[in-house]
Amino acid sequence: MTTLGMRPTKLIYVENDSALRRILGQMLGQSPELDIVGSFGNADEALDRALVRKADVALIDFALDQNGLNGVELGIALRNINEYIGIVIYSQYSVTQMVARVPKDMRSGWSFFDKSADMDLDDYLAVIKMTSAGKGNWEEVSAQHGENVVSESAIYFQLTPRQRSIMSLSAQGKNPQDIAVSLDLSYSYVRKELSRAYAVLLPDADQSSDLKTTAVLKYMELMRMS
Amino acid sequence: MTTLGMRPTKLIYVENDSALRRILGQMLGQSPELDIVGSFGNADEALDRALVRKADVALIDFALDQNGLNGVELGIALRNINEYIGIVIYSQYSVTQMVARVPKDMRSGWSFFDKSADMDLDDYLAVIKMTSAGKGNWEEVSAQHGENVVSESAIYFQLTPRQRSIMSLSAQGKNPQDIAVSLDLSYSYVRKELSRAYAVLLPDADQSSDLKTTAVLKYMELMRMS
DNA sequence: AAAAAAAGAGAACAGATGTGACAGTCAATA
DNA sequence: TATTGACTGTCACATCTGTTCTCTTTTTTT
Repeated sequence: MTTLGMRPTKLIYVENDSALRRILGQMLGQSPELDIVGSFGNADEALDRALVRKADVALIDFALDQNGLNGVELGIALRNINEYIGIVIYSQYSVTQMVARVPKDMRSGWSFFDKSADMDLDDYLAVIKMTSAGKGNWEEVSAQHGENVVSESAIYFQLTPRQRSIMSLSAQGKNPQDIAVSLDLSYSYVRKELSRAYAVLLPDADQSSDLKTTAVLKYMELMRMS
Repeated sequence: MTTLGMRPTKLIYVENDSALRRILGQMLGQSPELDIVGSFGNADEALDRALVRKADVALIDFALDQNGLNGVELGIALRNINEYIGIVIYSQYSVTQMVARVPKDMRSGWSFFDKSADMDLDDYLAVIKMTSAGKGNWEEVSAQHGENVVSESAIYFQLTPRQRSIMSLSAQGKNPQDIAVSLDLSYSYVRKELSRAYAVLLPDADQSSDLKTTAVLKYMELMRMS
């Protein structure tokens, strides 16, 4: 039941799990309404300016490479290249927390949903089509946010991007001096950001715990690194 | 082909992975030559003095509960209860390193083998029977030890039991003060032992790394905690 | 354009950490 | 028997951390 006379929606797909990328990519590609113009495993590859400018919508996994951009950050970067591109983010994390990370002037044409939610292929297609037409589900998701208990995974989104890169290096066993050099920041600033990150990761730490180790373990748990 | 007139060998089996314990336990139990008189998930349960005194041999997984005895330590404890009991240790770790941990006056009647080695049920039975008869494979395993490159997992055995308990608590995010209280040691001694453990775990750490975090990560890797 | 909010730097301070020097204990060994 | 070697333990010192305060510079919002 193809819609004659309508050109297919041009989709860029970014997912770092290669198995899922192949399977879901294949399924989406079968739809005559979609034309997958790019399929990538990380943010850097996806930032192909020419390609991004002619795409209608991007479907992005939130959890991309540890040390690169996350899905929301990539979405923002894509928007800066093509201000009309629709952005669909899906994730294992609770999605309600991500919404706040999108700049206010950029929020239309964004959609979010949980990987775990039981969506079938038609639902994927519907969300993609709607978003490419500029109709995101931002308002709905944001509305759910209201009275929600702040979930564990929300902690991740309370960390600023800076804090995340600093924690990431810290979780690799680098000391603050080295982190400062790596990120071209001052030593004192790194220590202060670490301190703030600890406060976010461990809102109710007791005195008997070693802040640094506990925070690194918590961060790794959030990252599912281990 | 049962051997009439010979009583079955009385086996105590200690394995903390309950799935493996059930399966292997079942298979071993089918042999008429074996009588499984006890099957336990941790060291504490296995230390039943009456039972240990009437057993002929114990089959023990090296990696038991994090905070309790390991397999070799449990074997030693069993021997102190019953000086004739045979001890068979199996492990995912390279087994050659464990041998040195058995006190010299206690080394006959000990056998060691890798879980990964492709042994079939008859091999298990043979090792168990030999060991219960006082003939361990200690000498053979020890001989392999000679020119061996010291493997990664060997690092674990270079840590003293004290250092292991201290590192275990440290890897749970406890600070030195708290560890000192938990183990009833002085604060300064705990810090000294941490320092010595770092030297073992990270023989060639550079200055740009955070010793504590790196050591904890290494220890967790050795423990397969994650 | 003004106001408000982040991002970043620096200094300072109490407390925690890592390590070298040194000494005691205890079992194995020559 | 004396000696070695592996653990266990203490102390002192230099360095590192976690925080708080203050100030400057960008960004964002109004």
